Amino acid sequence: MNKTYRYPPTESQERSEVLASILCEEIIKGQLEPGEKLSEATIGSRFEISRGPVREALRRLSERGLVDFVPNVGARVARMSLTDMLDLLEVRVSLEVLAVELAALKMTQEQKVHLEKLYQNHLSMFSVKGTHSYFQSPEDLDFHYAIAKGSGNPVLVKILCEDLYPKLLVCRSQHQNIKGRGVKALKEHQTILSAISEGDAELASMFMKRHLQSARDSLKSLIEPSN
Amino acid sequence: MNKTYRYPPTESQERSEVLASILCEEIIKGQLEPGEKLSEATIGSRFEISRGPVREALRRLSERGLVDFVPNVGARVARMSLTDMLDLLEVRVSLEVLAVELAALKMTQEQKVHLEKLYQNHLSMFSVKGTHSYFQSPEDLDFHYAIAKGSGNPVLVKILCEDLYPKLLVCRSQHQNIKGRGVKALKEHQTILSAISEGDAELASMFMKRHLQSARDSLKSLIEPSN
DNA sequence: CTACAGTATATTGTTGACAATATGCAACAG
DNA sequence: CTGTTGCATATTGTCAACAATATACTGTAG
Repeated sequence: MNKTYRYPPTESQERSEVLASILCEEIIKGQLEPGEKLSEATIGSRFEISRGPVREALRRLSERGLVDFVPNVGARVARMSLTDMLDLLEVRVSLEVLAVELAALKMTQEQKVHLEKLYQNHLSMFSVKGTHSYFQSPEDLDFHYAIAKGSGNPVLVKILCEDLYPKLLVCRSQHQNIKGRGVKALKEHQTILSAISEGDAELASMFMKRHLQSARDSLKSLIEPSN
Repeated sequence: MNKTYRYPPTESQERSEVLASILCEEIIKGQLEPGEKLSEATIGSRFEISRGPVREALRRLSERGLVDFVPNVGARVARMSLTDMLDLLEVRVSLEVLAVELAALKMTQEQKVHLEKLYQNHLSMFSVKGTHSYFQSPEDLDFHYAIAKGSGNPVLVKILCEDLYPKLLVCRSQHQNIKGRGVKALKEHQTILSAISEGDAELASMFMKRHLQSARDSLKSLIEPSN
């Protein structure tokens, strides 16, 4: 039988992959304007690269919903409305409730320690930088990211981490007027954390549901002020 | 101001798009073997098309999880294990429970009528073709498809219809030994349907959860026979 | 002045050739 | 006979030119 050997695990890093993640970051950071045209030629010359890989990168971002793509017309940075954000959060609640249930049951000790460390970091960051600076920043998601991975369900991880979270970050950067909920959210993280570490799936899911639902509700009340 | 006119709404159908859906169908139908190599050149010559569009199609399928892609090596038809299927179904339960809740609240009269018709069709098909032939076929998903769309949440629709369902169909075609649950499942559809038409979100979600969870459980007991 | 038509320009879609990488085969050392 | 080494082959990654489509502009009719 023919053994095929592959010394470095093929860390291939093709150009289109690299480019896609660069563009993704720029979109999330808001360095690329919401409706901005993403011309293949322009991007290509900017990165001194041919149009082929650029095309692939754009198509990939399109599949992930970070870019609006129209055939024969081209790609533009996706424009996210507050309604889009609400829809996103609605799905997120369901999935993260599932994630935290599974995490409470299946997380390894290592993972739990990691989560605890994350929380401690956030706590200290918070006390240093003040109320609002942290919870509108991408780092807030680290906590939820760790829980998603702790679920041990690859399908769930993929949807949350590769699909929903990036889009959510784009939403946040496009609507910076929306403030995080500061101390309250951090305390909620604490309750979730302790429920997980005690392996109480039911309680953890309940806390998570409240945590995310209240975030969504506050956004909703902002969009429909009175009723 | 410059009016730009676009008579046919740009039904562009680029080759890569067409090819992707053809390959998708062939994978779902099992005409392409699970681990089979998908060579760009081979596919290209088969459809009398250049490698460029073929690449794009394969990348798209890779993003959707129907194809395993390794840089510098190429694409193969995704090989789905029963564990993959369990993970898939676990996420599906959460999302469809959400979908049916929303559907019960927000479906239009038209949509409800459509769903009713679907159910009637399934009923008659069922009485003609016998117990098992229907519920392992793709048509079973039509019912769930309609509910997903009835949720009115585009994010949810995309994940269910473009991500989860195709993969689920691939799983089914790769494990044809797994039988549907026949009459029982059809009756469950009926209970869900009536809960929706009465706008009872709570009841609908409960029935949906039982419906899908029992499907998953029967698969699970098949994978771990005794405990 | 406005609305439309036709043309010019720019951008995307596709192709075939070339470069880089991985796979398969054969010869060789132990 | 086993395992390794090097070369030949095949496949993927990238590029630059060409074709098809959409956008922008200009001129003309009303």
